[in-house]
Amino acid sequence: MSQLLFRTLREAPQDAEVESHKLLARASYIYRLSSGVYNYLPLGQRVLNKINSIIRSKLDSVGAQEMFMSVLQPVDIWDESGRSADFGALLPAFQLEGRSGHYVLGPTHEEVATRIVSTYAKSYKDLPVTIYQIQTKFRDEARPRFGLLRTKELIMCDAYSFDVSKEKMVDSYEKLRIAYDQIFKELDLEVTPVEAKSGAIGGDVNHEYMVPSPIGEDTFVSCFSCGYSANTEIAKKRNLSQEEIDSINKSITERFNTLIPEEVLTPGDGSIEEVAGTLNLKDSKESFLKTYVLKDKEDKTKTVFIVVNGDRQIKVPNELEAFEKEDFLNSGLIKGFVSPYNLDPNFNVKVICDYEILKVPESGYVVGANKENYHVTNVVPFKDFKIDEFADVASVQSGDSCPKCNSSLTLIRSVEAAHTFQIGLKYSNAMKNAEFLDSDGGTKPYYMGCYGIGVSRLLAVIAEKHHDSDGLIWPSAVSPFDVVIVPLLASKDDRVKMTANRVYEDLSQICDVLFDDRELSPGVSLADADLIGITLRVVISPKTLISECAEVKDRRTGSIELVKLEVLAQHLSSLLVE
RNA sequence: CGGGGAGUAGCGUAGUUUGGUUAGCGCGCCUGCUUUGGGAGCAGGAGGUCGCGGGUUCGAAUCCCGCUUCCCCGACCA
Repeated sequence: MSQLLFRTLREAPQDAEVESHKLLARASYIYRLSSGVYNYLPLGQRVLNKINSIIRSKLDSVGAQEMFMSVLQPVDIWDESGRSADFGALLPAFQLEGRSGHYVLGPTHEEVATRIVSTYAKSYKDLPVTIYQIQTKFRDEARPRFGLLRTKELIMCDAYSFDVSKEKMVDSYEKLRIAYDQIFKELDLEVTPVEAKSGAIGGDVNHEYMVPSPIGEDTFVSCFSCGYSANTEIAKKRNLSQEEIDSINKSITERFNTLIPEEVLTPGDGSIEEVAGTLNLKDSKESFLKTYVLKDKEDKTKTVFIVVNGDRQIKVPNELEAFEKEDFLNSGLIKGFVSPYNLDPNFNVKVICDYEILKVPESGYVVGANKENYHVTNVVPFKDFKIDEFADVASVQSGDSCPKCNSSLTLIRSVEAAHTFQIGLKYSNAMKNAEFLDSDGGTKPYYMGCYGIGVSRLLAVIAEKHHDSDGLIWPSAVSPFDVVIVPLLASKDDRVKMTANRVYEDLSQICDVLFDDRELSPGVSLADADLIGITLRVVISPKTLISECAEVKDRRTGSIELVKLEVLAQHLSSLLVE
């Protein structure tokens, strides 16, 4: 330990905000070189190695083959797959000085993997094949966050499966799912696979592996009764049938027939925040209706309003895109004050409303007046404006109804630890030669799957889940060492010194041992051991030697017991397999 | 990219409003002695272009201008 490159800090560096970051920095696991760029010190590297070996053994066990792809990638292959545009600024291409080619630092490796497999697996007899690697990825994140949680450089394990058909692709996906479950189980992390957005990777079916945590950047909905779970970005709510809508229509029209809409002065930019402030309704944003103005991507003259409650986000349907400044000018709509109320009847627009707006508040809704600096209160759907269509266009909130079983949904904040995709043909169709000869002699494209685990992020997630006020508490599977030996008063007591040395030699035969040979005062040694968080701590001191014992502390439970030296090794082994 | 905050020794900080000795303190580090089961005591010591550049001034950590880095909120985020 006197030779280990580390130094514990009593105080966390000022730039560390979340607990995992503070502890990993205080205990010398990681070193920040610049924003979003971390270096792994010897202790951190040991944990990474443990995580990696778990991942390797589980992926190998389902037949995946490890390889190592290049960080440097020619931008051509990104043009070939058509993803240069999808990634945009996250993928900054550059030129090497004095050379002509353009390169990127790989943020992910679908293109490279496809290129390689399409070179070597040309026959259906070569399939299925799944390759993976553990490697550093580069992404120019606009805002790195929370220590290791969101970084510009990250270590990732990415796997790619290639199959002859959609069915086989699903089989491969299943296999990897099983491997993933085992990996997270061994890492002592409770993950929930949730339906998610496939984003720039592509494909249809995909799952994020979520670890619930208050520092998470994602939120997913979960139904405790049927198990439905999905990222809020794509989570569905229960849709109402036409009969239900009709009956609600009837009842609200009756219920609110005396309510008269009233124009109110709301100067400003028309944002919900501001208008709610003016009308003193800050705590009831749900009594506003927000109208988003969109146009059809194909036919840009088609205008669509999407209306949702003021406290919800909109889910933009794929075929639509937002109005821009000049669209507002051309249409005569006033940004910030648009609504379906009091529209020019000749104005051609399709009004799509979210189902949730049918839960009309007592005094109706506040909506834009289609007039600068004015809103309208007491507005009731159906009665006061026409609706062309209902759809699930608003974000989900806690308490909404489950789309599968109708019970109540719960929102859970979480960290995305892994993401798997059934990509299908996206890359094999786009890229040259990404095909094989089938048994019938025909040429077919590969059905692909893609699977990523954020390894460096896991370091933070595990630390976040496993710590107490004294420091880190590593699950034994990833602890940088299995055991730390802390001799107390060794400088004064030769017997302690000799015994500790002997115990160190003995234990080294059966597990990874860290030996605190620093001869510091007892408080420091003990506090450091707790902070670093090695699963088991063995203290040898004059006191314990009186009874020929060592003191064993299990950092996970906090339990402390005296164990006879002659059975120490055996005792520790049994604790480690737990 | 928009908004907010911050850069003083390895880490944490005082001093900046109101310019004025040699920039102070705690932790850590080095030497020596004493101590020793939960971050020891005494004595001595090393370590700073006060983020960078310019300006104002007899004099700048402190005032002014520009730049830069880092953190937080948001936008974005395979």
